[in-house]
Amino acid sequence: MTFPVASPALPLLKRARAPTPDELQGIPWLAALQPDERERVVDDLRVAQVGAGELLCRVGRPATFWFGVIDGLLKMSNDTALGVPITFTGMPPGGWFGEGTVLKREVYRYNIQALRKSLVAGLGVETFHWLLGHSIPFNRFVMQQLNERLGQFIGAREIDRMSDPDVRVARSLAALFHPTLYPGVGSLLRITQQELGYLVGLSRQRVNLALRNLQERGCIRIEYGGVRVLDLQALREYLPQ
DNA sequence: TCATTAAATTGTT
DNA sequence: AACAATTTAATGA
Repeated sequence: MTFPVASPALPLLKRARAPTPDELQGIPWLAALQPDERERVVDDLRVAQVGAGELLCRVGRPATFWFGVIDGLLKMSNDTALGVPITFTGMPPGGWFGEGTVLKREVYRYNIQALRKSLVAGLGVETFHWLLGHSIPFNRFVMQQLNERLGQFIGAREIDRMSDPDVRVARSLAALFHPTLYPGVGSLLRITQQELGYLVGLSRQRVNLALRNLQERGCIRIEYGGVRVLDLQALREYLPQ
């Protein structure tokens, strides 16, 4: 399948609604807030569904939201406005992103595209800044987030340079199972082999082979429409035989 | 709730 | 890229 054509950038406001209690439950940093802070945030939070191929934010657009993935899978591509240098990162449930640009009230530096139909939450820039000024735990969360993601991007560049497909799949998967960055993933990541191939830059067939190799080694278990991690450490350190 | 059908995903060549 | 096999989702009685 060819990837769906991107629709022109998206107003997340459209078709947005208030988050359900269940969805709030899955937002990791909410629990760290004081009741009054929490109230204001919940009031401002909006969730919206984005279709496969839709762009959430585009390089150069002014940052208006801090985004989080409730459900689904996004692709974050870090290409310069001029073009080539690319790194891809998957954005599974539980991931929040855009803080770097929202912090400085700049423009987005990434393209964020939905790999499949996804549920996304957005917190307005103003509220984001208000929180930074009021909650120390929130500041900690954001700092840790920035730090971890930096590590992710450095790792992603290394993955790009590696030639062995099995290793690339293993490392990319390990990154998606990052417990701090993507707490919503748990031990079962909902991702099709097609989507994984699109992220890693391999054909679906090759991904299928790689996954079965990884399963053979006891790192993962292949499930319909997803992958379950059995041994995250082994996945990180996977080497071809 | 169950049976049937369509759609999505996987396994294989 | 194509095809068959398998699994899930949707439909309607």
